[in-house]
Amino acid sequence: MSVRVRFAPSPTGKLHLGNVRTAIFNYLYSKNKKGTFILRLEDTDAVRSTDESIEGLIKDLKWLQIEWDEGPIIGGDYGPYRQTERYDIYQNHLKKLLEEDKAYPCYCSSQALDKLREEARAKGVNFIYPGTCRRLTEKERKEREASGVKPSYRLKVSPHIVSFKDLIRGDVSIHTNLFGDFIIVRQDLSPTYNFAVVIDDSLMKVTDVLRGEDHLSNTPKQILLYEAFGYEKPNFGHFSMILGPDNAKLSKRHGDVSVEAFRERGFIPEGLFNALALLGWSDPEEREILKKDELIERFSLERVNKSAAIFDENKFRYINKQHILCLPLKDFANMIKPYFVKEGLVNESFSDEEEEWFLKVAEIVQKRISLLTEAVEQAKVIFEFEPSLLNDEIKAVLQEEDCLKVILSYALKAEKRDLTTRENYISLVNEIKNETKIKGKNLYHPLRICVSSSMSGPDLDQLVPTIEIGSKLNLPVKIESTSQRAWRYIQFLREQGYKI
RNA sequence: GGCCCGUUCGUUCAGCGGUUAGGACGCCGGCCUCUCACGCCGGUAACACGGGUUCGAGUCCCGUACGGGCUACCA
Repeated sequence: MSVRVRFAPSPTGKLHLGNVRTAIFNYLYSKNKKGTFILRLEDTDAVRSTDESIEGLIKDLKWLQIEWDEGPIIGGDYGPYRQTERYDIYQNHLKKLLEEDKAYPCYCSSQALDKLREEARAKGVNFIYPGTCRRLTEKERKEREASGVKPSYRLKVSPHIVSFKDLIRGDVSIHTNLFGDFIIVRQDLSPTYNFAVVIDDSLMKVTDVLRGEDHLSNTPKQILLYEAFGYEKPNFGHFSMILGPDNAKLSKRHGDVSVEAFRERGFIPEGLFNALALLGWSDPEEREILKKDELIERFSLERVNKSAAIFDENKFRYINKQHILCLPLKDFANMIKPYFVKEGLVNESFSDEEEEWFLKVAEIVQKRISLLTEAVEQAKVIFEFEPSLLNDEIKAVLQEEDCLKVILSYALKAEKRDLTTRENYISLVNEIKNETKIKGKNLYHPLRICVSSSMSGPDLDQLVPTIEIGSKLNLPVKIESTSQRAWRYIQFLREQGYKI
């Protein structure tokens, strides 16, 4: 039989790393098995569910390229895929259980229940519903009904141990005394989580229920429900939690851990997807940088780890960097462009020349960043030049006797040259080298300083032509050519009392 | 409190009865180089503890400790 899995988030906020990792595992598992990946919205919590969350959720999944085969927007044969649109189905199921005497109405007020709960806690024992309404006679039931009390509905649960084989954790056994007769339908006739999940998973023919460990103790309740309905049980598998640095379940307390936040921080979909997949799963050959198709091909539940994992920022950045490196230059350029537009450094729409030039900028930046948001910072040297930024390192270079000679020579020669190609730049440097007999660090350090006012940055033979081409373009912020920069540097040095 | 699950370098993932306990990130050192970065080479560092089982245990069993999850008319 073909595998069918689902990702069933409740749209009560932003999609966060823990949830999306569950989505990724489900997705990888289903695609590996050539099965079906279903998206279902568990929006029965009327108070907390919002349309905004649904939109965000869909946007995030699409961004990560986790596409669903059945679900909202695209539909499918087992819809609807929003629980709030399935209430009649739940009502029918409740009716059936009532008729078969497997469930019963409970008229106890929540206040009374709260009191019992408190008492149980005071005595240090686990609270379970005492079954008051289970033993009501038909007459008593009628009386309560007549008095206008709206009941909730509970499942009849007998005391016994429920066991199941978890796909990830192996044999798990839990005693039903842990929860007793639990509520399946609320007073307002809305289904509770466990009730709706079982009905939906059955009707949607889900074969494997794969979710977070926080649902492990719900599983016996759900098994009881499958048995009550006479439905075939799916396989269950529970992934370990993702923890924050303090060892607690990853949450808002650890900063914004939403997918949206990671997107805004400059992660690319391939990188985040890969990093998340590696949190709790490992490749048989211990490869770490994997594309989506490779992950699909290599994924298996056998290699999913049982123990919780602490989210590690460093590793995520590293993996993201590797994927940035894999990006075709054109795609990468398109990804970083918005950041430059936002800073007012380039125009929103490019001329052909600008386009070609920006590709060079992108090339310089690509191997120097881990996050897209770092692109502008790394390219700053192309756009800005500030002679007055003297640090100790630069001052030390300026003390060298030959330094000023190199700078002056460059300024003189550069203003008459076309330095828009690497070849032209190199031949000019060679000229300086031959005429002044200065070479190595003594040559390159002054050159770097007078064109970039910095001691570090991209290779000069790449940087200088890019600056030169940029200086000839009609950009929002005019780029100063390297000869202008050199002259301005000389000017500055003279003001500082250097003899040049 | 009760129940369930987990525990290998700082972090992450290998290991599925016999290994010098391996890879990756981070960190440190070196090489490359005009600097930084990239890349390459090397180093650092772990089987929570105590009992068993076994010729032999990180690997199997039982305790203890620690961590996490659940304990709702939330999902």
